[in-house]
Amino acid sequence: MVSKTPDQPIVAEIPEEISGLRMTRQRQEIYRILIEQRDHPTANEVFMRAKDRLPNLSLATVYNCLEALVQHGIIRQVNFERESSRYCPNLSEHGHFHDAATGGIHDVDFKPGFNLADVLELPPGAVIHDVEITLRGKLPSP
Amino acid sequence: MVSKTPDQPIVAEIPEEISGLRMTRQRQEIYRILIEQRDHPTANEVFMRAKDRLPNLSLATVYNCLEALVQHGIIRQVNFERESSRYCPNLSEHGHFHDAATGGIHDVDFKPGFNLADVLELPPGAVIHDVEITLRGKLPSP
DNA sequence: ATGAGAATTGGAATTATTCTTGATTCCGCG
DNA sequence: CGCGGAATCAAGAATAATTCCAATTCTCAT
Repeated sequence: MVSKTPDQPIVAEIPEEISGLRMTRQRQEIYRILIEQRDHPTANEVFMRAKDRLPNLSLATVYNCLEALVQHGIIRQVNFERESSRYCPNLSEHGHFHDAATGGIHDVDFKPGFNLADVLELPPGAVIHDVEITLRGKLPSP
Repeated sequence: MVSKTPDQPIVAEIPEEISGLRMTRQRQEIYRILIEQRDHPTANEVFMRAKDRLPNLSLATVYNCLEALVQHGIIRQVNFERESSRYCPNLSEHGHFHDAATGGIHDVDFKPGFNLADVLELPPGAVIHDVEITLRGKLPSP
């Protein structure tokens, strides 16, 4: 009953094609890097991590691939101040907490039932397409 | 009785010095531009608006002054995606709504009693220093 | 007045990102 | 299998915002 399935379903989450996006070797690899280590790497960090497996990858391609993945809603681009963009495979709506001490970035989920209109004086009639919540602070040291 | 005061008390709100920040001509002018037209201009927009009155102002100085004002808590720097930084004299805690249609940026106040911990699953023990809430969407056209 | 420290200037340097262009790969079809 | 068009990739040049730097100018307290 399980005879046909390989014993390592590693790429289970990496489809060959998503809504018209051709999943090339580079895109797969870059996506894999993002889900493997969910630490919100920059394009350059992704580039460095990918070099092992794709020795003649170019940084421009990393940008192209990340952009393609973002456009197709497979990953999200995260910006903090004017630092380099970072990339995040967590598609659920969430915010980001930047730990001032370590520089680390942590996803912060919204509480169930979260509703913007409950906390903000929105302009009447405004339609919200996108929300970005970023926190900066410190986590307990130990 | 009014003999000694000039007839145009324009700079009423612009102190000569704030908490150790020397309010030079350039800084005053730049601050004035920000409170005069609260449309979140970029450094370059500030630069262009200031040229009338300070013909040999340099863009580097605009950046320096804006930075000084930000450091001293007199204005705030606002970043949206990776666009140029914008500057805002509204010191009360608030978010920003970007109208996709017009490109305009509008301040959005928090509702009274707003509390982050009510809406976000904050990491336990986290101390928040700063919150940034950015919305993108559309306002009713008329 | 004057001298030290701060601010301003203009231009050069930096950095992340995008653009350009030509080469390569992919994919359906004969 | 092999071709043609389309998509993708690579490499380096180009861009844009911001910062840095060195030289001048201001300011203010003495």
